[in-house]
Amino acid sequence: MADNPYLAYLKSPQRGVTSSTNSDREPLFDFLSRKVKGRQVRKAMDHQLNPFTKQPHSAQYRKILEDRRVLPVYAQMDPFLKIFSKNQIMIIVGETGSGKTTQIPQFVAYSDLPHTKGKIVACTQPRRVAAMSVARRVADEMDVQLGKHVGYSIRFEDMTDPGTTFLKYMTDGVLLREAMNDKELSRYSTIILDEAHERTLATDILMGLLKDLARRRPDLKIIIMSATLDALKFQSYFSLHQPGEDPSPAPLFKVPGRTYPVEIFYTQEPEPDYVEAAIRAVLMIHRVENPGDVLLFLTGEEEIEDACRKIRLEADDLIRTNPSSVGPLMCIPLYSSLPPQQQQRIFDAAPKPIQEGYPPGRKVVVATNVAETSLTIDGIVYVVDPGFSKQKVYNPRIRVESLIVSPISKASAQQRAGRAGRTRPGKCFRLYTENDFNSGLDEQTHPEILRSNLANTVLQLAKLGIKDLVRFDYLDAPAPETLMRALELLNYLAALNDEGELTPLGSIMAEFPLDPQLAKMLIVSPEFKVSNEILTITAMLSVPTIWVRPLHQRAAADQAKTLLTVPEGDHLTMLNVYNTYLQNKSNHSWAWNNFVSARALAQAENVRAQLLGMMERFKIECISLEDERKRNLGIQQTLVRGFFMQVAHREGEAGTYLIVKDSQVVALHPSCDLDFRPEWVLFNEFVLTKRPYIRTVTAIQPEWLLEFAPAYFDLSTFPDDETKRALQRVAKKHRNSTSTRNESNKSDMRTDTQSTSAQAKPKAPKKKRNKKRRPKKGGSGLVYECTSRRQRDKSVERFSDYFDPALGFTESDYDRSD
DNA sequence: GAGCACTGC
Repeated sequence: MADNPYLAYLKSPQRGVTSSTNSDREPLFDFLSRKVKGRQVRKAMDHQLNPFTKQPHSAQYRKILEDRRVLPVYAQMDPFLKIFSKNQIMIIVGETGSGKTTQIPQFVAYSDLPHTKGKIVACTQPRRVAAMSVARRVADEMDVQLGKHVGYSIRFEDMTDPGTTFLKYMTDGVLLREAMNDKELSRYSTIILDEAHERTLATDILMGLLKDLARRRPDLKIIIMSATLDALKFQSYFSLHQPGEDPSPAPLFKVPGRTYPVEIFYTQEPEPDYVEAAIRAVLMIHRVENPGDVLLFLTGEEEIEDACRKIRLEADDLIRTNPSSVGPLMCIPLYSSLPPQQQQRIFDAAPKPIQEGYPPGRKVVVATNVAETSLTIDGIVYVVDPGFSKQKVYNPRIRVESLIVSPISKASAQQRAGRAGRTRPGKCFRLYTENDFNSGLDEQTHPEILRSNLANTVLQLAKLGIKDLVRFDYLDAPAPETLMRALELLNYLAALNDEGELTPLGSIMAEFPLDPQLAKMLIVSPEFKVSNEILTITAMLSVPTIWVRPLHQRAAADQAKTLLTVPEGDHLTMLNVYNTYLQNKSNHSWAWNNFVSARALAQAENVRAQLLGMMERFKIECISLEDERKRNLGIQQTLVRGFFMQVAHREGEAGTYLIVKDSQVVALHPSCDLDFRPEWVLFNEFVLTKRPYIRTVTAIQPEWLLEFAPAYFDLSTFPDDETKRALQRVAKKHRNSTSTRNESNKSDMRTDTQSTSAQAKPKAPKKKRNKKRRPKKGGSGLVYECTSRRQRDKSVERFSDYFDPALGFTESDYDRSD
């Protein structure tokens, strides 16, 4: 640090003494960290030299600076710097177009002078594209090379230069991951959480961490930036506690937006069929409104494709019956599972008139919620908002996340309407009554933390050193059962011990960017010598579906899939698809010819490489078994090690299944390729659509359940049904043959366990284990599961303080049916 | 015999 010219300068006795020669050479001449005034910043911005590179400013810099000067936030530089100087935490509210995302971090950099302290100013974004594109823009604005002084960091891509980068845009998830290994976030001088109103899981957890960290690190400044006016909530959450005084809310800084007015129209009566009403609204706009493109919000792919078809038909009809009254209409679907090339079509220009002098054409984009936050379409003048979207909900009782079409919030409706006023004044047609808007809609969309399975989050919190997960200072606390379910799962996976503390295994699991079940499975996979294969399967399960099934080629697609299918189950089929893809990599049409998504496979390759790097870091061997039969068996057994809580048993001959321990009746999803119906199956996913289905399914042997997860498969905790009786029969047989089988197993599959799980091996359990469990052979992953009933029940009692009787949550939900 | 709103590590 001694050779840092800025630091030397700040320490020099002449500091602050004005001298024209000094300030000519040094744009930040009289700057005092965090006491900088707007006048000083503006002068530095106008300086001939770039203060960060010492190079003369380019012509492009000056041109961009002119654009920046008209941003609403630019005019507020002085008050912003004043509040920033005086406070550790502040809240900023700025509507779209205020320029807060690009300008505030730069203002902070000029005041904080992170480069003089070897620190970084961080600005988080919920989405990767935003982090990348904003960083690129800001690098241009500051006249520096992207990845040098200004950079970004997202999964798979760290575009920063350690030691040089002092302004870093990043996804909220990346910052959360950094916090796991540096709890003080010591490299940052200021952390800005942008788009906080979106309330992503990562942002919510970060807010809790930062609130706590602010007390321990008085030198850390925190800025929460939000678009909507729920700022009051942030203000009181981050209120300041001075000793002996009442808490005062964190200071609020408001920036006006820069959008055009949007006129709102409501229906007189509620619409019984919103899709039909939406189509009518679009055609009405097309017939009677001035030129300008239309954006219609619907909920999903099927609905969108259907609506597009109908709109096109009707529009063709209109132009055929009266060609001079309306122009041609172009209808474009938009949802995220569309290939990027087709998504690009939303930027196409509206069609030209069919002949000169005839009405101009119009573009209609029919989109999901992607168009609400992620993608901005220029030129939209009319928005049609039926008021619904698909939202994730989590039901902890049945441990299932599902997508439900639900009414949107007021904030969401306002966001949608705003999309009509980006380039000129617009109109928004809401297909619900004004009364419904005022009294029927929630103010804000429920934050993600209230709608998600929190297994992953709880593991991360444990890794972050949060001792009491239930009393963590959440902005919105999740339902107690949701936390219970997460704790329960992590305990069964041996990531948390019975005291709810992180085990060494859990500590490694938390490092992997995977669901806990997948992380567990991957970490123990060398014990079965199939880690190479499990790695591939894990990567394949982490990307969107690889199967492509075009509407008009369904039979061909299904036939192609049959050729890739492995009879034992979908997991092995995925492995086969990946390997076949690698073998045919030189053939660029292979994916297309075989109806699989090249994009998803490339993503899987990427994920696989990242996970392989992490396995190396934790010295988890990547190995295969030669013999195909043994290999497949090993894979199936390893799957059980992670997913023993997701097992179903066939009921009679009808072909339906019962989820073990839950007694939930399910059917195999039609996409499953098990042509025989195995008695016992393990599934990756439970989906609740028209009926309950299990998806991505593999046949297993019931003995494995008793062997690998004895705590979970303690039959005395099971409901009295056919599944229990079947397991009892298996257990009896199992006991009779245990001694001989164990011997052969040891020599067959488990020879190298010591080396692979040396780091993951937890301390030996304190209490005596039940007899039926495997003997305490060193290194066996089984020790992770060796939790006696008594121990588990004790832990449940600890958690039971947080049950809410009003929710009808009973003891039997927690398998305490003694 | 059916579907994947949207992000993120």
